[in-house]
Amino acid sequence: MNKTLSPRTEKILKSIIEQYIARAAPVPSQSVLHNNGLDVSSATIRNEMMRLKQEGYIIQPHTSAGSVPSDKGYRHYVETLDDIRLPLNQQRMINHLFHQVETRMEEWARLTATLLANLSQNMAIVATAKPDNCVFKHLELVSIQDSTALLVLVLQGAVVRQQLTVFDQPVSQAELSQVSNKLNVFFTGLNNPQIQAKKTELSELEKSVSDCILNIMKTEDEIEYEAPYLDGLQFIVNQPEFANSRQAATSLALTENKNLLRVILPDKLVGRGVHVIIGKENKAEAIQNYSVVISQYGLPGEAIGCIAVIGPTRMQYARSIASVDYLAEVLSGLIAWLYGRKIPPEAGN
Amino acid sequence: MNKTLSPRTEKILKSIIEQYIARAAPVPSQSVLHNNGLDVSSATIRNEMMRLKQEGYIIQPHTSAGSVPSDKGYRHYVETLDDIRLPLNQQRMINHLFHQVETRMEEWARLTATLLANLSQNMAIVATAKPDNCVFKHLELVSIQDSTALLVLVLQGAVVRQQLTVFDQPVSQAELSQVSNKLNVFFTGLNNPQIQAKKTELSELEKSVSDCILNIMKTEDEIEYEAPYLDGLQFIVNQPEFANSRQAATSLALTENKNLLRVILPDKLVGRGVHVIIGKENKAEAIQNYSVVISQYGLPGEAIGCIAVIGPTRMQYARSIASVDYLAEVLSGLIAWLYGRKIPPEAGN
DNA sequence: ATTAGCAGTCCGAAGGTTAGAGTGCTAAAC
DNA sequence: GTTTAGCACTCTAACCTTCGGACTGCTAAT
Repeated sequence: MNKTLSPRTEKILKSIIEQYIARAAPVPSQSVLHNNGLDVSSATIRNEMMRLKQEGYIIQPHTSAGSVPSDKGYRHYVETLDDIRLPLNQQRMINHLFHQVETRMEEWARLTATLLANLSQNMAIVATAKPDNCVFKHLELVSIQDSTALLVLVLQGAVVRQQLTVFDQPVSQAELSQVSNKLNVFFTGLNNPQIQAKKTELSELEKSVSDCILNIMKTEDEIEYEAPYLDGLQFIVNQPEFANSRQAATSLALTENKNLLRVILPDKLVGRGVHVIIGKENKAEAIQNYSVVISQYGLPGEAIGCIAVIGPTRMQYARSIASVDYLAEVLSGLIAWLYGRKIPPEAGN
Repeated sequence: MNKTLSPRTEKILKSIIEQYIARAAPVPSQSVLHNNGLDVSSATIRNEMMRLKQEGYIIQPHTSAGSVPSDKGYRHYVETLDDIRLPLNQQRMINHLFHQVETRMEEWARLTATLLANLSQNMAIVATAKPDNCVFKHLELVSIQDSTALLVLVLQGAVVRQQLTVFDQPVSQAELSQVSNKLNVFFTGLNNPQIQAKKTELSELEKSVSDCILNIMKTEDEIEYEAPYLDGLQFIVNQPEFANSRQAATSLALTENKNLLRVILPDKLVGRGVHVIIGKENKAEAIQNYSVVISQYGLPGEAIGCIAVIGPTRMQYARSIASVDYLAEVLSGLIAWLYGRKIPPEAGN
C-alpha cells in the first residue's frame, strides 16, 4: 500500500510543501507548475496530486481548493530532506556571541533561546543542563551582617548556588572561614548521601551549614528541568494561522506557564541528534497543530539538557533542524568544558 | 472649566468604569442604574452621562452606543480610588512563598513576576535591583581543569557573579587559593577605580585575575537594568481587546524582546510609591492602549530596581496598585537585608 | 501517459435587509 | 430647576442572498 513515490511525485510533494510553508495558503496545481522545472501540464500535476491525496500526503480543505500538506506529508518531507547544516558565517556569528556572554549555563541558555528563536523564526525553548547527581566541589561563607552569612556553593560542572543563612547567634568572618575550610576538606568530591553520612563528626555550627548545603544539593537533585528559557513568542503570535484560531494561541499561552517542556517532550527522546515531532504525532493535544524540533545536549549520563523549537506544522524545517543541531552541539561543547573534559570548543575557531 | 463633579456624577462615572472594566463593552445607562443604588431613572443617568461626555471623562463609540471611559476618566477613577491594601491572607501567602525560594535577587524577581502577574491578572515585569556602584566583597577561585578556573565573585549586596577563566599555563588549586586570599585582603570594600589603582602592586597571575574581576564589575556598573523577569503574557493574549486588533498584540510581542522596560518606564519615576500611567499618558506610542502600574523598590541611592504591571487601560487598577505596592515593599525589605541593613522582614511575621 | 477543455463545486467578498439596543430630545410632572 | 416618561432616530451586528472566480475532477482526444 505505502509504495514509494516516483521521483516526479516526490518533486511535486516537495513543491507543495515548500510553497505552503512560504505562503500559508492551499497550493493549486498551477503554482506547482510555475514553481517547478517540470515540463508537464497542470492536468498532469492534478493527476499526481490526486494520488498524493489518496495516499494521505496532502489534504484538500474542500472540493475545489488547492492542496495542504498533511502530517504524513510533512513527515515524508522531513525524512527526505537533504542534510542541511547551518551556513558557516552563521556558525561563526554564533561562536562569536557565545564568547561575549558570561560563562554561565544560565547565560548560555538565554543566548541559545534568543539565537534559536531568531534563526528558526519560531518559538525556542532551552532547558539548562543539569547533572543527574550533583557533587560538592567548593564552599564559601561570606559574612553579611552579625548573624547572617552568604553561603556560596560550587558544584561539579561549575554550578554555583547561593543562599543567605541566618544563624542563632552572631558569627564572625574568621569563624565562617574556619568552617568553610574544614567543610571543603571534608566534603570535596562527595554527593548528597555521602555528605549526609559524614555529617555526624561535625560541630553544631558546621552541622547547620551542612544542612543548608544538603538542602541545596537535594533541591538540585530533585529538579527535573529548571524553568527553561523561552524566546520568540512574537513569531508564534504573528503566524497567519493565529489570526483565525485564537484557540491555539490561548492553549499555547497557557501552556507557557511552567510545564511547557513537559508537554512538548516526547516519550522517547533517546540518543543524540535532532528529533522532529509533527502535529498529531505530539502526545499532548494542546500542540497537535504544532511541530517540535528537539534535541538533547550535554554529557550523556552526567548532565543533560534539552533544546527545542516549536512552531506551526508549516515551519521551515530545514532551518529549524540545522539550528537546533548546531546549537545543541555548541552547548554540548561548553558543558564538556564546564565539566573539565576538554578545551572550550570556541577556542579552536 | 474643569469643575469638580457632584457626588452623584462621581458615582455614575465610577459605576461606568467598573462595569467597563468587568465586561469590556460599552456601558448603557440602564446598566448604571441596575448596578447603582441610586433611585433615579435612566433618563437622569443619561443627562449626567451627557455632562461626563462633554467634560471628556467618557466616550461614545457611536451615537447610539453606551459609554466607554476615556483616559481622563480612568485617571479620575484612579485618583479618587480608596487606598486599597492587599488582603492580609494574600500578604501572608506572599511572605510564605518568599520564604521558600532561594535567597537570591534573581529568584525573588522571578517569584515577584509570577505573583504580580497572577494577582493583577496582567503582565508583570520585574527588574532586579542593581547597585549604582558595585563594591568588592569576596573572591573565590575553584580549579576546573589544568588551566581553567571558576572565578566566583561576591559583591556588596550578596550579588554573586561567576566566570570561567582560562590561564596561559596550568595553575594548581593551591596557587589559586593563594591568589584569592591575597586579593581578598587587598580588594575587600573597594570599588572599580580603587581596585584599578591598587592593581600595580600585583604579580602577573594576580593581575590577570584582577582584570577579570574588574571586567565583571565594570559590566555590572554599566548595565542599567538587567534583562527583567516577565510573566503573565497569557493574560494579555486572552484580553477581549486582543481579538480585534492584532496590532496591539504584535507591537507588544515585539517590544517583549529586551527593551520593554525602557519603553514603559516613564520619564520621571521619582520617589517612592506607585505610579499609574494611563493610555496616552505613556510616552511610547506602542503602549498607548495600555496602562502601566509601576514602582521602584530597593535602597535609594544604593540599589534600585523596578516592578510594574502592564495591561489594557481597562485593567483592575485597585488590585494592580495594591499588588505592586505590597510587592515593592517586600522586595525593598529583602534588599535591605541583602545589604546588611536589617532583619529580614518576613522573620517578623 | 498526457493533455485540453469544460462542467461543477465551493469560497469569500459585496450588497441589502432587519432587529434591537441605546441614545437624544421633548414635553410634561414634580 | 430637576426629573421623568415616551418616542423618534441612529447605528451596529447578524443574517441573507448573490455573484465572480479560483480550482478541481472528469472526459475524451492525442
